[in-house]
Amino acid sequence: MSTTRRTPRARPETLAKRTEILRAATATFGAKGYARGPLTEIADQVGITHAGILHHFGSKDQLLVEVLKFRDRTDVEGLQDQRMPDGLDRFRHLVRTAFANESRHGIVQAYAVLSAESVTEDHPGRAYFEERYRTLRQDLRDAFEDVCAERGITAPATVDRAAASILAVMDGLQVQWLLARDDVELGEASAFAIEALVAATLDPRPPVLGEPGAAPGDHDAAAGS
Amino acid sequence: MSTTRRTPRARPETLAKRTEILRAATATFGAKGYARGPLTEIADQVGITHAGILHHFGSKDQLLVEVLKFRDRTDVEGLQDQRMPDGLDRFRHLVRTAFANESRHGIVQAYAVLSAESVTEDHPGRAYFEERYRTLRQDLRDAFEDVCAERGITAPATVDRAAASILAVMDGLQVQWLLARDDVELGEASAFAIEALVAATLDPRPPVLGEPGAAPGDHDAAAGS
DNA sequence: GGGAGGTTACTACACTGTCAGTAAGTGAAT
DNA sequence: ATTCACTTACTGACAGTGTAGTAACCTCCC
Repeated sequence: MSTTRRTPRARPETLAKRTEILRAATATFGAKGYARGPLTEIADQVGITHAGILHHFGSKDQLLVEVLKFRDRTDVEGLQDQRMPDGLDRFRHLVRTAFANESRHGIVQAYAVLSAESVTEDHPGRAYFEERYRTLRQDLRDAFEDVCAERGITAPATVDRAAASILAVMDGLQVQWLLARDDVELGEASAFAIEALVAATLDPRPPVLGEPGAAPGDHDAAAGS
Repeated sequence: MSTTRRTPRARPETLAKRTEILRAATATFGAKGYARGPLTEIADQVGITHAGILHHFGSKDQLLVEVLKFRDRTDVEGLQDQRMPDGLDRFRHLVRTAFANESRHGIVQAYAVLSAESVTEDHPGRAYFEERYRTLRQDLRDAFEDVCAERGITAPATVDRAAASILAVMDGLQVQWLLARDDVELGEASAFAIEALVAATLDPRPPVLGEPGAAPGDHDAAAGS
C-alpha cells in the first residue's frame, strides 16, 4: 500500500520498456479482453518473449492491475497543471471527454470490455473497478453539492441516482458506439444525456411518466429491453 | 460436413434437455463470461459430458448464439398476450423492467458481460448484439415519434440520441449495480434517468451547461472520468 | 562481479473439438 | 409383434492447441 515501489532501481530505459509493455497490454486487452488476451501477443508487440513480460510484472493478473493504474496516472497527467474542475465545469469536462474519446477507440474499448468483464467470478480487475466507480460517483455528487450550494438551494435526494446515471450513460453509449460507430454519435449523445440529467437534478419538473407509487412487483420478463 | 445435422427430430424429451442446457449455459456464461465459461461446467449442471453438449449444439460458438436467441424467445413469451406497449407506455415498461431486473441478477450479469465482451475481435455474439441494439433504438425512436404525433408536435432531432441514451443508461447502471449492489439502486436510478431523458426530449429546455459551439477539439485525456 | 533484463526450454494445465462405439429408440415391412 | 434399417443421444478417450508460470542460463551495464 504505502511504498509500493516494488522495483527499487528504475533505470530510465527499463521504465520506458515497462511503459511500452503497459501500452501494448492495453491494446491487446482492449482488442480481445483480459481472458483471451495472451501474454505472447503483448510480448510480440514490444519485441520480447512472454517470459520477459512475467519478469517485469510477475503475473498476468498483476499486469492487468498495473495497466489499469497506469491509465489513471496518465489521465491525471493530462490535466496536471489545472486541477480537476468542480461545479458545473465538472460536467462540462465529462462532455469534452466524451468527444475526445471518439478518437481514442482503443482505450474506450479496453475500459468497456474490462469493466464489464470485471463483474465475473474472481476477476483480478474487480476491486479496481469497484473503487473507481465509487470514487467517480462521489466525485459527481460533490460537484452537484457545489452547484447547489452556489445557488443557495439544498441538493435533492436524487443526486445519488444522477451521479450513477451520468457515469452509466457514458459507459453504455461507449458500448453501443463500439458496436455501431456509424449509428451512434458518442460525443453528441453524451452531451445530450448529461445535459438532461444535470437539468433534471438541479431543476426538477413534474414527472412525465408518473412514478411515485409505481408498484415494482411486476411479473414482466425482458432483460434489457 | 458430410453427415450434417438435418434439424434434428424434436422429441419432447430432447427439447427439454436442450432447454436445460441453455439455462445452464446462461448461468455459466453469466458467472464467468463466454471466454472463461467452460463447456464441462455447463455439462456438469445437466448431468452429461461436454461432448454431449457439442452433440446438441455443434460448437461452443453456436451454443452462445442459441443462448442469446433463447432469451429473446422467453422474453417475448413473458408478454405474449399483451403486445409490446407503445407511446409513453413503452418507457414505463422499461422502468418496470429495470425494477424487475433487481431480482434477476443472473440474467442481468449474463447480458452485461456478454454485450461488452461482444465488441472484442471475432466474438460470436457480436452480430446478435449489433442487431439487438439497432432494433431497440429503432423501437424507442418509434415510441418517441408516437408520443410526438399524439401531441401534435414534431419530433426533435434529439430522438436518436435520446433512444441510444436510454438504453445506455440502463446498461451502465446494471454494471455499477453488479459491482456494488448496496450503493446503486437499479430500479430507482433507471426510473430517474429515463424520466429525465424522456422529459428533455419531449419538452426541451435551454441548456444548463451551454453547448452549441463547444469546441470538440480538446487536448484532454480522461478515458472514462 | 552482481544484479537487472532478458532468453530458451520446459512443465502443467485447461479447454475445445473429433471419433469410434454403445444403448436406446423409431418406423416401416413382414 | 417381431425383425430390420436406421437415427438419436450420448460416453470415454484423446488429439491438438493455447497459455501461464518456472528454472536455468546468458549478457551487458555500472
